[in-house]
Order: sequence, then structure tokens, then C-alpha cells
Amino acid sequence: MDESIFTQYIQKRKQIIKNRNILQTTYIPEQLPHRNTQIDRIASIIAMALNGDRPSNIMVYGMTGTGKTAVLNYIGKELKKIDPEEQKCSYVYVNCEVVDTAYGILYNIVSQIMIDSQIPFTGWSFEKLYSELIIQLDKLDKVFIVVLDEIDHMVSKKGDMIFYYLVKINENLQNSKVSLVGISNNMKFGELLEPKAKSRLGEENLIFPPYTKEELEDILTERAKEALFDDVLDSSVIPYCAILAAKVNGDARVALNLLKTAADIAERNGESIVTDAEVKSAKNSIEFNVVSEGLKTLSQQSKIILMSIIKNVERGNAVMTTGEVYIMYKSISELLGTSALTQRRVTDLISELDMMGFINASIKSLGRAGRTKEIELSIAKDIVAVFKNDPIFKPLESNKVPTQTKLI
DNA sequence: TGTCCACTGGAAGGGAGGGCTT
DNA sequence: AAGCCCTCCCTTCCAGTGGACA
Repeated sequence: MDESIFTQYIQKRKQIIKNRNILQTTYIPEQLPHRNTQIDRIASIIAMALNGDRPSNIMVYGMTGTGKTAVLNYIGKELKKIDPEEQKCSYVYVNCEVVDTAYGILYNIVSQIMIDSQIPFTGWSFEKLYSELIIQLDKLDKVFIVVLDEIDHMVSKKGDMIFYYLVKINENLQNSKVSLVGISNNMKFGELLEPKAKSRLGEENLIFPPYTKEELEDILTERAKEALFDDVLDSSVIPYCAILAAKVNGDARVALNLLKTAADIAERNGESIVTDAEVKSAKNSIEFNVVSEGLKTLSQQSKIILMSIIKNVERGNAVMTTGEVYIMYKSISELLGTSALTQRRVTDLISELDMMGFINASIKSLGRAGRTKEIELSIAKDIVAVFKNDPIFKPLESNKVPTQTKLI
């Protein structure tokens, strides 16, 4: 083989990671360590679908990275093993964070069960789509296990009437049956529902506890065995990843991501083994990427609001009120030539930035000086620097942001 | 004890942009 | 072409609020 600029990288790679796919959080392994209790429980409920009966609806609770989605997808895979032609039972998975409207959820279910669905992704009335769903479900004459992941995303948006419709769908079906599995990160999800929908959706309830440090170690060890070459991990790497992830609510995704990124870094640097140093770098690099990627996806208006907060901080105003942010926001909007939103809308966007973790905002009463939000920036300096390079802020470089502090 | 500030956050509704139906 | 529906983003309106101050 001739020498090429790529030769060195090809030779350096191949040394640590055997199969990168196995370290992905979406990968479903043959065994899910420490989730047998949950798997058995769900399987015992769902099993009756294979006899043509309707299993109880199930609500699954647990924090992120506790294996809820993995367990349900594992069960879907196992169902397919025993009923490959899906003659008795079909598994339908919908992520409510991705598909976050009532119409969208129905549309998603219909398009999974129909081979060539002609239904438009918008345009029909909800009722019409619901009737069509019933017709299509009934035609197939079997039991459908419909998994609604991240179901808590639907409650706050006025879309929770979807649950009312889905929960009573069996009343409209002659041949088929539908069993629902809701997955929620939020333990209080049930309380937010109407009592009627709550009791019918949670005929069975299941809680996934966070993984302990030891359990995370087992999970990582299992995956590493398959995904990595032998003897490429320093003995402290897996415990270290496990400890870091255990601090984040025992999140297995965090643990896997750390291991994968650390292995990547070691490979890139041409190391023959992964050590704690790579895990440390992995931790920093993940944090940096998550935040800066998140910032990129903000709408233009949210970016301007965040910029207003940054400008306030740069002026030495580390803790500011909504009013102060709004004044700055108006000046920046003017300089950028974009039309400014109302303060009402801006308060909503500030709350969103807070929820996404880019800022910290808490309501504070200043007595006679009124009641407002106290806002602080909570992203690291190096990320702020990257954010400020966004092309939409180009005009700010040549213009000075005014120092006006009162609304006129 | 009542007042009053600077908002907060709910409700209702407008309108643009996606689409279907007749 | 006209009449609908759905979602998203936004505005307008307004009642509600915690606590310093008179």
C-alpha cells in the first residue's frame, strides 16, 4: 500500500474499538444487566397479547438512562422473535418528544401499521385521522402494543386529550385490541392527567430505579467485552466512568457515552490503552459538545435574548432582571435590524433558556421594587466565545451596544 | 396594615404556512 | 378557487403576587 496522508490514521485506528455501534446508546444488547425484574414483569403482562387478549396498559417511570426505552425495545425485539410475521401482535413505538402533537402521534401510529399510507402529515382533522386509525387497526385483527415514550412531553402542551382518545380506543374496535405502554421521566406525570385517564393508562405501574455504580460497571463491562479489543482498558477506566455516571442520576447513557468518547480519543491520539486521562477529556468534550450543539439549535430570537444576557454579564451585571434583559434585547434587535418581540413573549423564551440549562432564572420579589426573575448566565466562557461567533451577530462587531439602562 | 412596584403567567385569539376537500 | 383543518409563533389583555416601605 502506498503512503498517503491517511495511512497513519488508518493504522492508528483499529487498535481499540472493534465495533463502535455496540457502544451507541440506541444499541439493544442480547442481555440487559440488572433489568430482569422489570423485563419479567412487563413480559408477563404483555404475554397475553400472543393469545389474542388485551394486556393491561402499563405506565413505566424512571429517570433518563435507567433503561426504560432499552427494556421496551428489547421486549419488542423478543415479541418479533416469537411472532415473526406479526400475526398475533404488533409492536408500535412512538417517541412523543420527536412527534409532539396529538395529530402527530396518531399519524405516526397509522403510518407504522399501514404499508403504504396515503395520509397527509397535516391537513386532516384530528377526528378524521382517529376514525381512519380505528378502521386500519380493526382491519388487521390483532393486538397492538403501542409504546409512547417520553409521554410527559405531551401533558404540558394542550395535547393531553390524546390520552383520553387512546385510552378509550378499544371501545371502538371490533376485532383488534390496543394496549398502551407509557414511558415517563417524570414521576409526577400521572398527577398531571385527568383522574380517569390516569387510572386507565396506569392499570399497571412500574418504576425503574437509577443504576448504582456497581450496576453501571457491569453494564460497561458487558458492552466493552463486545465493542472493544481485549486489554485496551486500564483497570480504573470502567469504575471511573461508572462513578461519574452514578453522580448523574445513575444514567447508563452517560456512562456509555463516556466510555465511547474516551476510547475514541485514545484511538485518535494513537494510544494503545484507554486511561483515566482520556475519560477526563471525554467528560469535558461531551459537555462542550452538548452545550454548543444545543445553542446552535436555538431560534434566532432566543439567540438574541441569550446574547442580551451575555452583554449584561460583560457589563459587570452578573445577576439581572427580566426588564434589564429586555432593554438590552431591544437595543440589540435594533442593531441587527430584526423586529423585537413583546416582553410577554420574551419572558417565555427566557423560561425556555432556563429549562434548557443555559441560564439560571428564579423569581424574586424586590418588595416595592416589584417582582421579577433574577437571571444568571450558566454556560462556560469558552462556549460563550463560540456562541458569539455566530454569523447572526456579525453586525454587532462594528456597532457599539448602547449603555442605555432604562426603557424610554 | 395597606400600597404599590415590576413583573409573572394564563387565556384568547390572530395570522402565516403547511396541507386536504369539494 | 374557496373553504377547511392543524401547528407554530406571536400579541394583547389582565388578574395575581411577594415583600419592602410608608
